[in-house]
Amino acid sequence: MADRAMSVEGVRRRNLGEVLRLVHEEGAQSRARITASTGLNRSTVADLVAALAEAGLVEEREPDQTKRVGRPSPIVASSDDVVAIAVNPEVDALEVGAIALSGAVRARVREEADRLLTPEETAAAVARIVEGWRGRELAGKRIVGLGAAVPGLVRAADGVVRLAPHLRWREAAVGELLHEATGLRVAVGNDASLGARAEHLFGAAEGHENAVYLNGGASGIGGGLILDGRPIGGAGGYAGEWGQNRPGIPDDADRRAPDGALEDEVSRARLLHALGLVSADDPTLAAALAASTSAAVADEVERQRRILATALANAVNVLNPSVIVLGGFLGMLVAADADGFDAAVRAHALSAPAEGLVIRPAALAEDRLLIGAAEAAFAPLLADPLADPPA
Amino acid sequence: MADRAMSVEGVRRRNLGEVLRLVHEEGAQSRARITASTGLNRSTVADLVAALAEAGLVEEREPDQTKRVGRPSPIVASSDDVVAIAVNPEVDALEVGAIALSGAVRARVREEADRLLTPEETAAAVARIVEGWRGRELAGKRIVGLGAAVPGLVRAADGVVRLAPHLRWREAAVGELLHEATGLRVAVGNDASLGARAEHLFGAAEGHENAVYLNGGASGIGGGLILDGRPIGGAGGYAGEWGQNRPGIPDDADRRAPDGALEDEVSRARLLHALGLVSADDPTLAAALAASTSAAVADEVERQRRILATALANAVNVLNPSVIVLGGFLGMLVAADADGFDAAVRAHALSAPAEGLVIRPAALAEDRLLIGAAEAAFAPLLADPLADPPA
DNA sequence: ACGGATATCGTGATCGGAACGACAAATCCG
DNA sequence: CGGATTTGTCGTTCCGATCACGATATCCGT
Repeated sequence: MADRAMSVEGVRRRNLGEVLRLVHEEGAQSRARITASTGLNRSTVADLVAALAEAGLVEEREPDQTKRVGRPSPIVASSDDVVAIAVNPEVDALEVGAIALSGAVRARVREEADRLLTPEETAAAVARIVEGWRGRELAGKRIVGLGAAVPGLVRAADGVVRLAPHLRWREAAVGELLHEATGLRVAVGNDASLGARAEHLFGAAEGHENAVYLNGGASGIGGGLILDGRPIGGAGGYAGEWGQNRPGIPDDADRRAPDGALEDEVSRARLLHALGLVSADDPTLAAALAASTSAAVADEVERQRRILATALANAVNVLNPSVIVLGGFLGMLVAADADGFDAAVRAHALSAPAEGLVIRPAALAEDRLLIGAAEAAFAPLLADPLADPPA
Repeated sequence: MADRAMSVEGVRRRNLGEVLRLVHEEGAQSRARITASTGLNRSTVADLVAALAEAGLVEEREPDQTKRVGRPSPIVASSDDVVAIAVNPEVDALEVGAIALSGAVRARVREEADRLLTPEETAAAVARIVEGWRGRELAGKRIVGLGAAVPGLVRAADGVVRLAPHLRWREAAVGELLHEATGLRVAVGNDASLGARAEHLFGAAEGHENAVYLNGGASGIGGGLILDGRPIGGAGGYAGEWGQNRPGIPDDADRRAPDGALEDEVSRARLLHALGLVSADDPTLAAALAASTSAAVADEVERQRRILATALANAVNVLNPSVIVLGGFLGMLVAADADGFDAAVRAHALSAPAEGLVIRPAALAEDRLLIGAAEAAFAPLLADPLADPPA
């Protein structure tokens, strides 16, 4: 019922987590700065840092050369030797990475596949890759967990993928399979939700407590939500499925699919079709869009922008975010005329919730999902750094 | 930056608040039950309860007659003598109440007005009413704060009403005015957001951590959001403005207002018009709807239900709530055929986020806004019960 | 070059709050 | 009436945060 009550030991857990989170998310910094940020006592911070260093989670370095008065404060950096495995199964490939607590990508592999992998095959492949790393790239490293970013509906609580249409996965206990294959603690999440988390921590939504993230890919539109500084999952962890929403389309002439969802109207495929392309990766698509002089293409872009702007205005009214981050082809739609798009969103939103709103393209590139997945894997460690000993 | 770090005293504050919150929200209960709910030690709970009793915030009663073995545990009840003032300015009246921590309504007054009151006049009237109560109904009571539920856009941080069209208030420092007039600590919030809070704590969304609340009134549609058990305000506290959203209207024949907002299409006024009524209060409207045999009325109800169902399905996809609570005439729209409406929402939502979803009418009657406003006023007390002494 | 000012760190004493153990009290049951 | 059960109470223990003091390192003006 109430996990909100605290014990004295709980304080230590929480403060250890807070210090670790600080150096993890905001980079190496002096003890003095940690003291200021946390509001804790100097000696307390010293003690906490010592405990984290003892556990191998952070390292203390000699102070940097500063031009400032006073005794220099040692720099605390999150460890390079503590890593999380990040997994991202895609339609045509399986991507696996090893990301250190410091943020460094220690290893990374993308295995192309000519057919869809089953959840079981995916788990086996991940286990094989991680096992290969253990003796080499990750020798001597401590692997604290595994995070998987899956394009589909994921029940975050137990890592069951309810439905991932493009992978043809259905009611797949991916979390359990990965755990059994690797022995690691596993967190599974929706790809867009984890992307939102990554953009919030290190990308375009950094520093914003209330962010809406929408990503447009070949398979549709997914999204993630950060409210009050926390990732929002909803009751089952399925939140963020903007793509299947029925969009408000003020002018019926803009409608292409009868009773269509947002991702039927605002779609990468329609853009490609207007451009006369069959398929293209994101850079190619962006270049083609920028180069196009066709009126039909311009019309299609404008049409999609109108519908997207209305959908975002609805989100602004309801959620009052301080930033909207757009990834994939949604970022391209906006880029053509960012100010015009901004104005279009504001035109359909109430003025107060739109105050101070910024709309910007996603900042993290192809690392986004791996970072988000790794963050999900790091979460238990940050919540209770000394819970599981260095094995 | 990081208010997340805790000190040892913070533990006490938090645990005191947790115990007080428990008896406030879940009613009088035995110490034993508090011990079980919080996970704290028996002696700790005894100590906390004693501190709260000392401050006059709770009272200990003789144990109830139980049929169980073992020593009976004393009942802890939140005090009747600690009250908050709740204010709800409406178009045609000013409603003020005094609600005790125990939930009891100690006093209540509704002053009809034949014209709109300015913020200054409202503050003066509230001060006059509260002053009148001080010697009588509230003699010997401790007033811990004042909460105001305003129908409009409210910046929660400082209590400035940015825009309340129906009251004709604009950029009004209502929080400041009320504080100066009464000397009380003031919290101002949007009426629907506070209604959501009330329904979450004591009404139809009780026990749900993720709730969407929509209220339909004469002035439009407002809403509130509870996610992860917490009221969601967004960056400026304006979140929840569903009424101004552009709704998805699959069949253009259903559209009545070109480029209209949700509250232009799903509207109390249109219902009244279809019924041939000029004005009516909610019970009258409900009765008229139930009694009507007109096909035109049925068509209009069905049309509004279709649009509302689509809007709610979007909310389900994006927020994955476990309950949707509908107040005002929205509740009536659903009541006609609750199962059919449920099915309509599910038809347009993804199946996973709609699992376990319940859609129900609001449970609290005319007390809803006063309770919500009082809760807002109680919030600081619950966060730190012993912060401000009994004066 | 040197001492004072400034700022930080380390250490040991102290404080505060929750947990724990032992015992007493209150109730039910046979 | 005595055993079983549950809970309150009191004293003690444990542990983390804080405070105060001295030590240390850098900067800056003379």
